[in-house]
Amino acid sequence: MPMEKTFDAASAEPRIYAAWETAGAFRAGANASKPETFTIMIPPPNVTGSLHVGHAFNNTLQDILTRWKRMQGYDVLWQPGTDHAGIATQLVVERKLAEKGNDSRAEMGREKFLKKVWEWKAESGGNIRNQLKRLGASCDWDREAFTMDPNFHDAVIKVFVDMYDKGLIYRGKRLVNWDPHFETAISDLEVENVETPGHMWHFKYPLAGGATYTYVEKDQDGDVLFTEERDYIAIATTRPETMLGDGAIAVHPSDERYAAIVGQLCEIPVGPKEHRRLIPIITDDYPDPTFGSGAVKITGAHDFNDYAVAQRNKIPMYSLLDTKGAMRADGRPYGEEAASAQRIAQGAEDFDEAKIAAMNLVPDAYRGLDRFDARKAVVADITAEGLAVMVPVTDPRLGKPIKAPLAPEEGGEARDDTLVPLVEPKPIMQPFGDRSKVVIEPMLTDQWFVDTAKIVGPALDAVRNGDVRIMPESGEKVFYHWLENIEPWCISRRLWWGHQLPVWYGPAIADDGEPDFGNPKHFCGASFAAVKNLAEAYYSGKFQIEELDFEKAKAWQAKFFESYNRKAQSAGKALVSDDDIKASKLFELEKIAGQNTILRLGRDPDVLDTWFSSGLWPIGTLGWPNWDDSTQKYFPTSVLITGQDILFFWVARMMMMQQAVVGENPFHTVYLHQLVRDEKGEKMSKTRGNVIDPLDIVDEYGADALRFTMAQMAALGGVLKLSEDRIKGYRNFGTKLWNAARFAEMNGATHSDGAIPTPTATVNKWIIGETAKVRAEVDTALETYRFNDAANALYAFVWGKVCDWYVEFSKPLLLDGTDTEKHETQRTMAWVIDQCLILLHPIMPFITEELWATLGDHPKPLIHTDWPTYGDELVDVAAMAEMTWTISLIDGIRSARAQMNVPAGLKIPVLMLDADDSARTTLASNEALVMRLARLVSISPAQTPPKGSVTIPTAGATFALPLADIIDVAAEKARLGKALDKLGKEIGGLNGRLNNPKFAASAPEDIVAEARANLALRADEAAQLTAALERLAEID
RNA sequence: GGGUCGUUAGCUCAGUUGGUAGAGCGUUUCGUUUACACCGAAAAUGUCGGCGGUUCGAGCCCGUCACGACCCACCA
Repeated sequence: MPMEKTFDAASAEPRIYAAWETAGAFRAGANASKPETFTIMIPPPNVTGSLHVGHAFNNTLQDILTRWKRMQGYDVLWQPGTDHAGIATQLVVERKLAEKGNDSRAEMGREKFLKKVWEWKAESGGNIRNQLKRLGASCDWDREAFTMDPNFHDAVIKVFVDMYDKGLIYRGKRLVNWDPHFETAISDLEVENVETPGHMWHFKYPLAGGATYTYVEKDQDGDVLFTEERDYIAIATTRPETMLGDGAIAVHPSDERYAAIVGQLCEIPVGPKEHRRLIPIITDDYPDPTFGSGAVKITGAHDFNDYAVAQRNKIPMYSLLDTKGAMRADGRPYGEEAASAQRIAQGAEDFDEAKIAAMNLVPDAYRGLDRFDARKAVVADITAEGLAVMVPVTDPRLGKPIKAPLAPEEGGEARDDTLVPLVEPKPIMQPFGDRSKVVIEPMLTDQWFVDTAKIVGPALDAVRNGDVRIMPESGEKVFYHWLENIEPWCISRRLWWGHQLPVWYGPAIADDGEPDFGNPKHFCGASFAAVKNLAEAYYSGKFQIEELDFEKAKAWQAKFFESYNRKAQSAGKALVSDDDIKASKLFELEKIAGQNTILRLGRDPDVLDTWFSSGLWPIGTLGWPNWDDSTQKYFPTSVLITGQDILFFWVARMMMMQQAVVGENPFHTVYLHQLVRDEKGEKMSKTRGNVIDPLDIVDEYGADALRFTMAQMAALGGVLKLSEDRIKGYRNFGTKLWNAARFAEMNGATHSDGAIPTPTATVNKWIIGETAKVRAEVDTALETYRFNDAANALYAFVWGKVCDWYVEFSKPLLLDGTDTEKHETQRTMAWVIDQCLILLHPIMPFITEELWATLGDHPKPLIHTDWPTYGDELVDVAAMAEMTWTISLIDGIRSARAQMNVPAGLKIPVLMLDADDSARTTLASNEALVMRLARLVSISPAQTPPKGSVTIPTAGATFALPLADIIDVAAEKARLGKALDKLGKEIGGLNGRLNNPKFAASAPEDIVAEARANLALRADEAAQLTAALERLAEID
């Protein structure tokens, strides 16, 4: 049965993939013939996600390398798996619960909610795997990993504990983006900044003790605008309600206006007068003297910039809001709190961060107010007290005047200098929760951190000294820039889905092993040595700390608190009661409390940042810390292929973490690619509606077409614009290959035994040499991650060499040749087509595997066929030169025919003039090819061409088409003239260079020789054309 | 504002140590010659963003300007 005219990807691809899987073709070590390993870790997609073009691109590149190395006989592992993706997955499940009208997460409780998430994971977790299979990804699915697999979890916990023990992880306060609607911290990525109309108020902070200074305002030229005595410093703010938490006023050190009062105290003009706090005026580089009044209130707990200033200058940070975004209502009465704060600020009381954080400096009148209501109240109160900055109603900063002056006829005083409070209308970039749509609040909370400064060194060194190479190189600069300025890494997330922190809170344990509630502290899992002395049995094992034995715990806590309460009583301290337990919100052991027992010990409810666990992806998937030779041999991995966007999130952290844990770099090369865009270069997004679903492409054009397109676009550093026309073009390329194979099959050119043929015919020698050249090109390209070079080289070879020329050249030999010619051509063609399949397989695995099976009884499937190593030894220089000449002759005749409008169907004679020996013998051995492809009836030698012929110059001979009846002499003259012009320019340039003595003196010899040779060729050609022109002139 | 990258044919992009510019698509003309119309043959198109410098020679190196993209920080 003859082959179909096209490859039916839709039906063949699933069949072929299934056959590979059944044969275990993707397993680690499959087809390995040498001990060297080659490992790629898949960047784990979100477990509940689905495949988008970025994945398709990323995984195509990985699969190309994987298949290539596997064919080369390396011990290959492509490790697949998925990431639990804390935030994304939790949000998806919450949304689904809401849609179905289920209880909310809070109503459901942690345990039940997590069960739901696991159910969702079971339901949708396989999607992306199946989608990757449609692409042809040859991952070792038997080893598929998940970042919350039990063994992976153990590894994550162990790393946390070890790093805590080494002092690399600590707990501290930090400002986070807080969503008052969901009452949770959210990541920067979940914050949308939207420009919103807002206001900026200007208020006076009176100087302490009625102090005054001379305020001088100058213009840009330094000329004095005005001078006045002031007993206050003016500040501008968009958030008046946070004034209650101010810790200082900052001015720029160079700001002369305030130089006199730096170091003095001023009063926050809000709240009951008898308890107003005094705060210092300090200098910092942050304030911009040209903006607002030049003085900035520093509210460390409620603004990210202020936070940095407060940290630098040791300014206390007072939290004013509760988790819902309302003014705090807890704590002692305002008067006591304010007094205590004042004592701390003046050094009369210890600077105790915990105490400061607990302090509630919201005046009683504002407590419980929503933040926006509180803002109105604060503004009204300050204004009423006369502490707003007043300006004439015509002040340009006011935008529209707030109060229009009454006109005289209206009975008012039409005075332009009517004073009103200065409230500038001002657009502000306001952060909103992308899901809740409420204004995000910076909140000071307890978080866990990795002290990145301590572990960043080896990662930086690895790139600096070349142990890890980042491609493209620009990635290295970005890498340095970030790592050299690295911030502590906040690794705790107020989520439930993820690796819960292995941290319990409880009383401190004194040296004598007795509890000390005076200074409660947290315990990290493995640091429980002290705790363990008190209750050996409390934890069943170092890494199974989640599995609390409640019976033993109960026994322990009874003893523990008996001891504590005894001590507390004698010290006159309060005893621990059941109420204490409930108030502490330490839920882990509340069930025990419910049994009327007490244990003041609870687990931190937060989970680890997803990147903390995915940062351990390389060792975690390979079974660390319990890995053995069968897995450890794949570490360090070979190359990481990932998107540029997660260089910091993931790549850098993997490097730091692997170094911190096992002291090695996780890979030696990082290949960063761009995001895939649509054909206009815009980011694909659902709202834009320009999303291309890779599976739709696979359905329509086949996976191979998509893969080839991806490879072809994968130039280092470029932007990737995906267009359907392009994909279609490469689908056509597959069809072209298919039909070349079909031709071979129809002509008995199949069943190559793999041995390199040793033919006698020039065309056959030539194509073998071309094959050897492209093999080398492909290898070089893949070795240097130039996927586009590999794809383009193969495209040019298969279409431009094999199909356009070799198949055509083979026809006379196959159809009219001698038996010997026919057989050697069949053998050669069978071999060449096989080589095409082998070399194309990494990029187009399906169609090549299908053809491989169609064209012979190969001992192994293509996926496991040996990658060739032949090279220049197969290049026959003489055959190359001969075919190059022949092709240029055919091109010349075809071109002349077309330009002279010779009908394509008309076969014409050709005359050969002035031929040298080389041209004559070359023509003789390829005459049949030329006649067929140039559509000639004859090629005969001649002394002089007949009048009115078309001239074709070649090296070593001039050819002429005697077409006196057909050709247009003027057109031929024009054609020759144009060619001569072009040659003239080239010759001029070459002469210019060669005649320049400095060129000969400084250019390398081969360049000079090449220029000389070129000049000779061009001159010869020009001479032929000139002669032809002269002959044409005779006609007139 | 800080950083990174880009500007090459109508479009999308290659162009690896400086040696005198290419591909695909599109366009135009011709064509069904027994692998393929998802095809074949032929053709046209570039002061390589501007200016200056280094060099015998610059798309490539240096400086500068313009425009654009992206990342980070965003103005109390």
